[in-house]
Amino acid sequence: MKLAEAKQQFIASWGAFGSHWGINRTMAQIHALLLVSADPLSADEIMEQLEISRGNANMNIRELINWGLVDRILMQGERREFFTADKDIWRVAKQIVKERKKRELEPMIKLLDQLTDVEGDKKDKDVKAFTDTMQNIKKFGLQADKTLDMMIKAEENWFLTNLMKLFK
Amino acid sequence: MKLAEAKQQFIASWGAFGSHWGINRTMAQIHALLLVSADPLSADEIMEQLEISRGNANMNIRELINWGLVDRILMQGERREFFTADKDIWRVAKQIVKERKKRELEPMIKLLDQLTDVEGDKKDKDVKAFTDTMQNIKKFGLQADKTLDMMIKAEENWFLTNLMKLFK
DNA sequence: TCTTTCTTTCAAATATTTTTGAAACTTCGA
DNA sequence: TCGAAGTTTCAAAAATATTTGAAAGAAAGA
Repeated sequence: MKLAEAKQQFIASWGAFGSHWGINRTMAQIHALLLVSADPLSADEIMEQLEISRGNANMNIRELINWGLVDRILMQGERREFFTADKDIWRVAKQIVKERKKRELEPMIKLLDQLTDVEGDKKDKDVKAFTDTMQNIKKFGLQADKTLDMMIKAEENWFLTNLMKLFK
Repeated sequence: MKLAEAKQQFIASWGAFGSHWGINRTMAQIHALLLVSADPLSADEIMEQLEISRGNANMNIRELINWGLVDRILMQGERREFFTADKDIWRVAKQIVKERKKRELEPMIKLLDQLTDVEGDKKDKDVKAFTDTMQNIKKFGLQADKTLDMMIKAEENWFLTNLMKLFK
């Protein structure tokens, strides 16, 4: 397979993949493009390669920077900004976990806290079904939260090597 | 807080939460409703409580059944079908991981396999950037695949207890 | 077989999300 | 301060995804 074709296919697939994960297609495609580019790219190069508008490129690049997945690079002698993505997938995964934990898991746990005690007879089966489920989810959420924290802190090899040993 | 109000809030939040995870809002809301209902519900009860159409209810219930998150129940003396959700969140999480692994991670790994060798000079920096990234992602994907397999097989306490010990 | 009750389907309508592109804004050197 | 080069914004348009509801289909009892 030719390089250009392989790149195209990777970008398209990464885009589709991302869209199942709450990340929009263009954002995932820009990320994919930067992942497979040897050098940093300018906004114009990104626009051209993905055939997207300036506004769209700008918006999604900014969002990728917010997520900590892309960095702005200033090249000497260049007025324009260039962009680059961290190529280390383990760091990328940790970064995504960190952000989603903050944006989704933590608010959910906070909500469950508020919902765990409802008025009414604790023996009523409807009250019981509700509070049981809330406690169950909260317990699970707290465990997940801790586990992810540790994953974020862990070093790549140390984490994986030990996890593998544990499960062999 | 009153039970009805708490239920409403949980359903709304679970729906919003789900939509960040590639699950549509209604599907997540039906799941939430079944999670907090003491008894199985009929399609009509679901339609009424969530104020959605018959077609919408039917489609999303079917999808939840496909995902293995909801079961069809036949009640004696009742012509209609009833539906119930597994209340054990650990099992729910395992089920979701299992499905998404099959639907998303495995096809991605298969694709990366095809993309790892491209024609051209291995020393060319563009070729190198591409193949390095592909190998990196594939390696990560395979490790994630194994880890998730083990999680799926693991028993709740055993898994978490050991993971906690490992990280202390 | 016929009727009733319940379930499924799917084309059209609605709602939501994403994208465009032109105008406003910013930065920087002359 | 001005103008050129680049960046950001955002309302309107386009693309996608979801929902509706009516019609068709299935199952079961009379």
